[in-house]
Amino acid sequence: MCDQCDYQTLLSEAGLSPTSHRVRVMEVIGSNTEPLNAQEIYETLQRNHPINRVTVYRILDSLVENGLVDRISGGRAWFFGIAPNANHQHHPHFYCRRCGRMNCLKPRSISMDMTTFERLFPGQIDNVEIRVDGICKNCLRHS
Amino acid sequence: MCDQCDYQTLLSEAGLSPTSHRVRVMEVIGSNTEPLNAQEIYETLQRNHPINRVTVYRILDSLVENGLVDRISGGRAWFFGIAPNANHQHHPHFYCRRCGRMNCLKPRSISMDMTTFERLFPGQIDNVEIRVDGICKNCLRHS
DNA sequence: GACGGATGTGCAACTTTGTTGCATTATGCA
DNA sequence: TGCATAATGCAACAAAGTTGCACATCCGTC
Repeated sequence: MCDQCDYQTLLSEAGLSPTSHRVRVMEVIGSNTEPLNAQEIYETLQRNHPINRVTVYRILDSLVENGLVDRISGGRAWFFGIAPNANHQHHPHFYCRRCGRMNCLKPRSISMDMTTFERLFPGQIDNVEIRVDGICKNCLRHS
Repeated sequence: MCDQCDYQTLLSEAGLSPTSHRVRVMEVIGSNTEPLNAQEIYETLQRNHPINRVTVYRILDSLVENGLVDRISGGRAWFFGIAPNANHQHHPHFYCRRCGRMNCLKPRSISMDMTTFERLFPGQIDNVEIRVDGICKNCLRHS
């Protein structure tokens, strides 16, 4: 997904020391065109460099906490994708309830106006998630 | 939330026999102003009429499957609310990551245009969920 | 009313997903 | 070097949901 992102720098700028585990987690997430869940990230890392499952969860937590990674809901598990930054615009997602895969939609595919809401809402707004649920074209074909 | 809905009729129309358990689950969900998670629904029912936890999950599944109830993501557990029907418009939700409560927002509080997307998207669209995450005004005050 | 299949419910055991506590290792810095 | 802090590993735990199977209840037919 991203050749322009320098994960070491991104980590440092966010105040996280760029350990090899953290950089690799960022790379796995960043080199995928679609968000992955914790299990997929863990297994991908595991193939080349042993890492503990708990460490993956903890790294993901800190990446989300520090705004480097987005935690996206879908199915029973969270998905993780690179958070909006200079190279990545915020965008909606499509979740296929058949194959359980999460797809990124184009940043402006669904237009939305939040200005009034933001002006009137009394709480603190951290994030807005638009998720389309349904059946992807692949699964449609095979049914 | 709903005094106009006749749950027995709704169930029958959806092809589900209106057993007392099913009606009660609908009542609990329908009489709340905010979506509840499975645990809350279970505990509420349990107070007056013994019911098994698994039965609650199975009833919720069939209600969602048959379009009577909406399954809304937030935190680690699903939330359940009355699905859009004659008396209930589809609406976005706000999830407070501090207290873990899900709030319903007004149906038109966030305006959105999906027409182009719907025309061009190759998969099947079942539902669109807009969820705002953040900290609710109550939790803001106590922090 | 008796039978038999289909549907609904209960119970125990299990799975998946994520978390906690604590020990061990690595890192940065005086 | 030595020490404090941060990062990682490991085992055990917890929450949320699922499965398999037994039992119960309903509904139509005889």
